[in-house]
Amino acid sequence: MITQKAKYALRALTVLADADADEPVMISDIAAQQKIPKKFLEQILLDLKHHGIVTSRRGKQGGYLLLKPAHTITFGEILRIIDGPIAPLPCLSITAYRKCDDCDGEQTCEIRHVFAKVADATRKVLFSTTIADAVGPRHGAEVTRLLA
Amino acid sequence: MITQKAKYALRALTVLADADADEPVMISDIAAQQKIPKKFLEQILLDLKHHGIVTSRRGKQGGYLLLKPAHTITFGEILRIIDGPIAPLPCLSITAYRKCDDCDGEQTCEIRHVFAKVADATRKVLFSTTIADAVGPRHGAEVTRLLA
DNA sequence: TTGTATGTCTACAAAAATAGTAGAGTTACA
DNA sequence: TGTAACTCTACTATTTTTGTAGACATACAA
Repeated sequence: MITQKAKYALRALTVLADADADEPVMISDIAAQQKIPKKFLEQILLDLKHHGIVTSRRGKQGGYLLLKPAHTITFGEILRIIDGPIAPLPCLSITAYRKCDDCDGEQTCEIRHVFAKVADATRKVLFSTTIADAVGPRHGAEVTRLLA
Repeated sequence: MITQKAKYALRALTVLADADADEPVMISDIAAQQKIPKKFLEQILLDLKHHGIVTSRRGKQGGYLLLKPAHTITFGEILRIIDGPIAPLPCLSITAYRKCDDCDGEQTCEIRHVFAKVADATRKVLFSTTIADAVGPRHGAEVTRLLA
């Protein structure tokens, strides 16, 4: 299961993707529109900002904006920032590898083999799907692909 | 990430699959062989017993045995028992479906679409791989396939 | 230049999940 | 009848999740 926080992050990004590229969207608006606790969303967006996904303007007329086009932001990227490793085992993580202390010999660990397949399959989906794909039929890569 | 408990369960089952089909294996032996805390393993095996995966004999010469052939026990089946739903969202779970209270309209929820693909991909792997596949090159379905 | 609307940052806290431990009980065999 | 095994329930420490609280910084506008 992904966390509630990750779901909030993805939904918030779709709101930003849906807005005009130069029009900041206020935290309160995103929170209201997606039914996300406002103070919680603040933290999430700040985190995304620190990771270079979004940017913000302060003061009146302030708010958040995407820092790069929606079709270049993948689900996998966001999940890694918010929830941590995609891999089902620490010893299979690309970004946070850690040796399993109980299994000796990664080449021969059959459980690892199986979950390596799982990790590959989920990565394939998560890193080939973008926020643009999630924003509906009127923007982004999905449409591009359909028209191609 | 799968839990430590699930990893213990899978490892314990491979030990049983490796043993003679009529020779009970003691909890202590499994625990020692796989470096699993004994009292924790007791709970895990009991849980698997209650779910019809293994059976046991009490008293001297007692221990645990598989209740069905190793090549009929899938990884997915075990993960469901120990860790709960495979699906990354409650609204995608087959065994524990629960409506997302924030998303209105499952047909139109694009986040759901994406994670439905993830769920399908992981299920495909987890329910096509069995304990026999994990027990090494000398038993079960893997060998059968290689020889075919 | 001051008020107010916005984002920023850190700390705290309640609830749930995880990873065990403890110990009394039950059963089967010798 | 003793003892070696499994059975069951309860408890606990730690970590993660899901927030809340509040002081602070900044930008615009009157």
